[in-house]
Amino acid sequence: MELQRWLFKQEPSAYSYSALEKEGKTVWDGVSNNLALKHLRTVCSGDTILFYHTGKEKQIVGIMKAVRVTTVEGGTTLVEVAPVMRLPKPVQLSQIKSDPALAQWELVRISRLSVMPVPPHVWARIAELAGLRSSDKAVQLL
DNA sequence: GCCAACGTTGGC
DNA sequence: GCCAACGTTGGC
Repeated sequence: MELQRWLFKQEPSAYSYSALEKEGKTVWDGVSNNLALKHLRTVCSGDTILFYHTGKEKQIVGIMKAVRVTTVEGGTTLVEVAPVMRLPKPVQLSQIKSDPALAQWELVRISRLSVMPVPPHVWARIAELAGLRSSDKAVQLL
């Protein structure tokens, strides 16, 4: 299956990108919303994931990768993620909201959704705003 | 601290 | 099955 891109939200005081860097990897749990769970179950090993900090920060801070996806008894999907890189320039929610190319994205439309897909045109724009270079490993997935 | 936009619960 | 009351999330 073709690799996809996602955005996961987390309150950094609960679990931040720094915490993930320290730990090296983690299982992304605590998702209870139905639509978010539906998205989470669609994540495949190897997919690219943007890490968004909610609360005071309201910005995308880094890129992760799904390193292992397992389905346990009862149908629960466990998505294990590892850090790839911090964004050279974090992308603020305010930037995203004011960008016509991004205004229809779930991040803007459905503020409570914590797991959402990142369509290719959104990824391209975010990569641009984040100052990612085409030589960056994460961008080569384009 | 408030509130909008949801989701959940339980009585009917 | 409907809906009022309540809880939660996350931006403002």
